[in-house]
Order: sequence, then C-alpha cells, then structure tokens
Amino acid sequence: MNIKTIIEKEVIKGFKSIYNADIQTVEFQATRKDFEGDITIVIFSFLRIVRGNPVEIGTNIGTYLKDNVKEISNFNVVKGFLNLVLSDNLYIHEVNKIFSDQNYGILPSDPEEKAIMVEFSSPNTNKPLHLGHIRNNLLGYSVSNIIAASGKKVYKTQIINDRGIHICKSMLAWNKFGKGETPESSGLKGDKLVGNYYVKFDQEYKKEIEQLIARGLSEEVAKKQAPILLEAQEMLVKWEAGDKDVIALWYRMNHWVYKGFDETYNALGVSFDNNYYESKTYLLGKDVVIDGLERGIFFRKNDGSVWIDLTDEGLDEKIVLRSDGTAVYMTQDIGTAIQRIKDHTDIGGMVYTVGNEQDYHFKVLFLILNKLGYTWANNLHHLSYGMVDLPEGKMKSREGTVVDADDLMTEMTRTAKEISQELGKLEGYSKEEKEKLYNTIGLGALKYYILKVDPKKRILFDPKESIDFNGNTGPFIQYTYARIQSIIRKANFDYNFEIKDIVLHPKEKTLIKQLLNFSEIVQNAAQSLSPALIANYTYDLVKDYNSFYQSVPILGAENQNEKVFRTQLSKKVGAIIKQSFGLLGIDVPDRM
RNA sequence: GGCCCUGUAGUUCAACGGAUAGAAUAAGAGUUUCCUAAACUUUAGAUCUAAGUUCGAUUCUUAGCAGGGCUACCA
Repeated sequence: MNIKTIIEKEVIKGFKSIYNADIQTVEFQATRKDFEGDITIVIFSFLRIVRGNPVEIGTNIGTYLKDNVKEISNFNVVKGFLNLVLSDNLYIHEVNKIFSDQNYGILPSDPEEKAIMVEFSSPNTNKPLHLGHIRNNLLGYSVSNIIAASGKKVYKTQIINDRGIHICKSMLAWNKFGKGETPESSGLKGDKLVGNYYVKFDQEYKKEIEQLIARGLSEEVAKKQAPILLEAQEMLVKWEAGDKDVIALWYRMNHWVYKGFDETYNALGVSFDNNYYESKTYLLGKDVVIDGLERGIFFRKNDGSVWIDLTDEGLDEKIVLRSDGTAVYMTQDIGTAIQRIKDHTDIGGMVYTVGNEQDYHFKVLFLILNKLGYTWANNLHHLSYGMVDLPEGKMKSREGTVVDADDLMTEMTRTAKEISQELGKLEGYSKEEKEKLYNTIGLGALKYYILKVDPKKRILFDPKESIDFNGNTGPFIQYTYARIQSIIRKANFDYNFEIKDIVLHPKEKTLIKQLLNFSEIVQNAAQSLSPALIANYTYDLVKDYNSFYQSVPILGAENQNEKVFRTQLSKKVGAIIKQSFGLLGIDVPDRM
C-alpha cells in the first residue's frame, strides 16, 4: 500500500480519537528543502472542522502518527505545516521494489481501455516541413508515447493535405516552367523541388497581377483574373473530373514529396501507424450533414446553405455545407472523424495535434459531433500548441522566411560535432559511431528545447542565437546518462542482490524520492497531454543525480553495501532517464 | 466590436490555492592528484496594474493594460 494512503488513514483515525471529529481527506505536499522532513501535511484545512491553533493541532497529530505509524520516525511543525520524517528503511524498501521492476512507471496496455488515435504532422504536399512542423511532430509523437505508457493502445496517424487549388498551383508551375525537372535530375529532395514550384507560381501570379493593374484593372479584379490563376482553377476542375493527365502528374509529384517527407520523418525519428489522405476524405461528411439536417441539428438558410447554430454555447453560427451543396473544411472533418471510428472499432477517443490558430475550429467540430450523438465525441482533445515565431514575426513559406526542418537538424548536428571535437573525449570511436553520436546530441538539444516548453506557449526562435548545449538542455541530461553508463561499465563486481541495512546519505534520499515520483508524473503527463512535464521531471532528476554524484563516492565507497546500493541506484537513474527520454523521442548515448 | 491563449529575474523556462516564488543562461566568486568539468558549489536579480474571494493568491473571480490568435460559402 502507498505510504500516503497509510498516513491518510491514520490521520483520520487520530483525528477521531483526539478531537472526535471526522475529516474527509488529507492534503499532502512535498516538504520544502529548507525544512526537515519528507512529506508534509497541510493543517490549515482542518481548521474548518476543529477550531484552534494550527501548531497545536499539528503537534497533536504528529505525536499520534509517530506513536502509531512505524514508518514515521520524527516530525516537526512549522506554522500550519506538519512535516513528517520517514524512516530510511521505508525508502530502501520502496526503491528496492523499483530496482527489480524493468518497466517501472510504464503501464502495460490495458485491454479494457479503449484505444486513442493521435493525429499529428498533417503536412501540405506543397511545402517542405519547417520548424512549426517540428514542434507539431515532436509533440504528437511524444504524446502518443506518453498515452501508450499510461496503459492505452495508441494509433498514430496523419492527414495529408494532398488536393485542392494550392496543389494545382505547383503542378501548373512545374508544367509551365519545369522542363521535366525531377528529383533525380536535379538532386533535390522531392518536397523541396515541389516547394520551389509553389513559390514559382506565386511569383508569376504576382507578375501577372501587376501587369493587369498596369492595364487599368483594379487590384481586386486583377487578383481574380490573372490567367495563371484561372488555369490553376481549370486544372482543379479537371482533377476533380478525374482527367488522366492531371491525375498522373498529381500522382507523380505527390510521390516525390512523400519520399522527401519520409526522409525528414526518419531523421526526426517519428513514425505513423497509418495515413489519411484528403483526396480520399474530402467528400466525406455530406451525408452526415444531410442526416443531421433532417434531425433538426442543422438548419438551412434561404440560399440553400446549411448551418449550425451554436449561439447557446457562446459561439456563432457556423456553415457546414455551401449553398451549391459542396463541402467545407468542417464537413470534411466531421466525415473523417466518423470514418476513423469505422476503420478502427477499438478507438474511444482522438487527439488532434494542431496549432492554436484552430482552437475555434476544433471547439466547433467537437460540439457538432457531440450534438450528432456520438459517444466518443466526449473524448476528443485538441492538443493545441503555440506558434513558433521568428524575431521578425511569423514564418511565411512564400516569402522565404521559414526555418527548414532538414536544415535545422543538420545545423544542430554540426554544432554538436564542433563541441564534441573541442572536448575530445571520443577516443576509440569509429567515424560512424561519432557521426551517430553527433546526431543524437544535436537532435537531443533541438527536441528537448522544444518539448520542455508548455505546449500552449508560443516559442520565439532566434536562428542567430543557437540552441544551448549547457544548462537545462537535452545534452546536459544525455551527458549524465553517459556518465552513469561509464560507472556501470566499470562496476565489475556483483551488485545483483538486495541491500537492506544501510544508512542513507541525504543526497541519496533526495534522489530516491525523485525516482519514486516517476510513475505519477507519467500519468499526469498523459492526463494533461504535456511532454513538458516529463522533460522537467527528467531535468530535476538529473540535477539531483549530479549533485549526488559530485558529493558521494559511488565505486569508491568504502563500505561494500554502500558501493553496491549506490551502483544500483545509479543504474536505475540511468534507466529512468532512458525511459523518460524515450517518451520524448530522444535518444541517449553510452558515451559523449 | 466579440471570443480564445499568454504576461514571472536582462533573456529562456518552472511552481495540485500553501511555507522564504524554483532552475538555466548572461554577470561575480570558487571546485580537477578521486567514478567523464557538456559537471558541481556559491553571490546578486522577477510574479503587468487594481479590486475581490480565502487562514493563505503567480495560481481563482472581475475590470484594465500588453503581446499573439480566431472571428471567410479558403483549406
């Protein structure tokens, strides 16, 4: 049984016997560093039940607990706080339990629990992935891992925006100006190549607009009548009609892009269980809307368009079908959500990893699905995250102010290489091993930098100020891991048995307390869809370990029991670092 | 205008309504005959404003102020 549960029970019993009063719950918190004790009971809340001096009440309860709970070795009262000192034996006992548990903190998949589908990345086949996508991917991938660690089956998915007028723009530009350029002929990554033609289209379009304006047209009209735009629209009509040539080109160019995306995903270390394509889902949802219309959930306006009235929920009216009967984004999302449940009958909820600019959209989507009566609609979450902005503002791909995902990863790896070479600790490593390590460290810095921040907050990224490798960073944590592995390599004695009788050093005690928090942190992170909690926990753990490492000899401990116990403790800390960094999608190195 | 998110050291991040608001970085001072100094120890430095609820507010409520976003028969 959990120690908190035991204490809570005893406090309730003690309260009854001292004051003859009933209390419902006991409020715990970790004892602050500057006070003696391990766990603290907040006395203030009891004042509602028994009037009196909090210090006196605390002292009474403390005395009772010390007499009746063997794990409590001492106590002190400061103001309204009862600090309890727990015995070393309790800690040794608890930590021994997790030493032998390989999967401590990670719950196995529970067949009783419904699966969760997590959507992330969701790229547009016109644009190479950029820093914003990196945040999206890292968040989505990490949250998938975290939910899986909380005992639920997870499906990772993305919806690929592979159709529409914007796709036709790059196709058209390639047709007009491409001269048959292919990734093979140019040596460009497929997504970059296609992205270039998207930019090319925009340039030509702007030129034409200027020409039209020069001929006396208003800007508004010019924007609508530029020949190249009309041509793109024509192409879209052909695409929708299934025109052979257009479809063939579309297929060809999209596959260049997918190949490029795969490379980026690979480098980033993310993966998906399946993909959805907008070209296959964009017609979904209409029948659901018609059905909902009949059931009175939606209403039709005079012009024939279909809407939902959400004013009772504090929102607006929202269109779900155009007057010409065609679908809007919302229609498609309704249809896709339902389709996903059909495709995977074990799903009980979904997480959408999408930027906070779409907060409103998802609020509406979830409400609509709810009104349509789907039970799983109560279990939909929008993992909303802040934009990644540059000092000069938003990233705009058409204006070339984007931080490209591939470039950024390369740059991080290069920096890691520089630092490593300067420190020169890698004798005996082959060239391949070194390159792999630089990559691990560079990506570790990047991923940690992004994931340690609360998803809701926007990130300001200044390319001129490179991401740190010292302090609260990925490499700092990786370094600690590498150090621990070094100890393990050197520990050539048998430490595979349980130590029971030992006096704990204060630093050891702090470290053990931190280790024991891990499983709770994982659950919290899953609940709040926040990898930042895992990142910050890992940092705290590592901080405590480094402090312990610095002031307590491990392999050099004179007492054999201490030596064994500290080695075990180090090994476990290493395992937890690996475990939690795994949840973040970050690798750890054996040396660095 | 309406709605949503965010305001914490110079900067980047923390803090289930709890004690003296924690870290990192930048600035200052230290620690290598010893398990990896990408480390450790240490000094200084912050809750946007005003009311309210509470024994207690960075946290909750209201009103401001600042930054960002949404508010399309675009996706």
